[in-house]
Amino acid sequence: MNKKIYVHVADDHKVLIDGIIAVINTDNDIEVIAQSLTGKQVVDWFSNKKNKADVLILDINMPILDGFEVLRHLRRVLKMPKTIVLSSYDDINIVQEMNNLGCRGYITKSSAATHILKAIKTVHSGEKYYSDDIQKLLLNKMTGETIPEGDAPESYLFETLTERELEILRLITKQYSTTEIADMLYVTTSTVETHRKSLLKKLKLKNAVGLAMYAIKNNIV
Amino acid sequence: MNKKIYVHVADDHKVLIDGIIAVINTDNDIEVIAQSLTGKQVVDWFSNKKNKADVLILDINMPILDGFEVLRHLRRVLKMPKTIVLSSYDDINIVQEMNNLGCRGYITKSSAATHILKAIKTVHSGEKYYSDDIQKLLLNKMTGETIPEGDAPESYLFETLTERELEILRLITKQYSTTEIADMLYVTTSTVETHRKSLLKKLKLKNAVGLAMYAIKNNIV
DNA sequence: AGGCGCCTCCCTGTAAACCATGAGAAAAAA
DNA sequence: TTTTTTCTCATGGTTTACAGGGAGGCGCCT
Repeated sequence: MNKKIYVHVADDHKVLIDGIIAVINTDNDIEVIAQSLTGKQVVDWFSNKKNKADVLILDINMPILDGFEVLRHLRRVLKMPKTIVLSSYDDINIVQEMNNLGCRGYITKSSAATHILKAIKTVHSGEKYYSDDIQKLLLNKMTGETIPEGDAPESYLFETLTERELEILRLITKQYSTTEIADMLYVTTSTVETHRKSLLKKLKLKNAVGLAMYAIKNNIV
Repeated sequence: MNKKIYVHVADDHKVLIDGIIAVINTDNDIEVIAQSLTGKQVVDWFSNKKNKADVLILDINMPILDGFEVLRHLRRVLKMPKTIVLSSYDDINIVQEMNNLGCRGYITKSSAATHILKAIKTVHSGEKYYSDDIQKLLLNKMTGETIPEGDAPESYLFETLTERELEILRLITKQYSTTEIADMLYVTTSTVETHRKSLLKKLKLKNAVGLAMYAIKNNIV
């Protein structure tokens, strides 16, 4: 007798969540025990030790905290659930970034919904799962057929930014205030200010507007 | 004995389509008889006179032909199915545009999936259906109250900016402070602040960072 | 002549950004 | 294991941004 696989679904589109639940309900081995409409909800839910999920299905585009930041936080502070990223992007860089952040699977929204069931079971068993289109991307990357396209000759200063600084930079470009960012990342405003200051100093910029311009020009957002 | 309501679902995300089908399958009065991943598929399907659907559920963001163009084409050349727009935008202008193009309902992807069932039955009976958040938007439009937060800067607002506002917007993106801008333009800081305020208000942005992002995305800088 | 949009300027207040500095703890690198 | 980086937090102060009013002058249009 197998134990059920418990799943947490996070996406800012309720319609999609409901749809996924309906699909999952057709499978007796899996059960959705929680859902979130924002990244913050995800983090908060997992922060409560009473809550446990085997697998997290995570959208990238979410308000308050996006998928990247959710993973960073889960990984940093909490035990990571086995995570499947469900995204509309089929961008190799995003896939790799999410991979580095510890996700176990990646499927695009253009996949058939039944793939979700397979993905859940696969990552739950410990393996990784990537949908067909993503696998193609990975193959192309391997075989060297890389088309750099998107990435501009990034300014040299870019690399000197730490992960945390990048994270805060992204939130700044979303027009969040220091207080809001502090709340999201569960740190004090002092900390956020410190990071902001090093950003300004490192990049020799004058204010948050400069940070926003820099972020756009370097494809950070 | 009621006849079933036959539905055509169009969205570029297969996952979402599958989810909607799963939800619709819980209702015995409705059946999905076709689906499309692009706008062109929708038009092609309806072009074939053997194909008939009572209701079309239509996403706006689709490759090849988007939702707008689909409606324009269906209305011009073919008999219109009763159409429900399913979009992630909660923008009043888009709602009205779609309305003008003859759609009968509009629900956002943040609605619960069960609303789709209700929407289908409602528009099929001849009435119109709008999800709660859209109804709020319509109300606010009526009463003149501007919508708070939420929506991204839409490009059509661009033209409503005056020359002076554009000038100041450009200077803001160059990281100049209010005082500096005032000195450059030989006006007082109060004036610059006033312009800045109307920029924020007009574009529904939160702060100077938002202005910078807007400016870049709209090629003002 | 009156209405309208734009530009100008001011007030009051709160919130946030920015500046300088120091410093402990954890994580990564040597 | 030591060293260095990164992340964390704090104090205390100055400046600027943002919110929400009001208000006068000017040109344009009907």
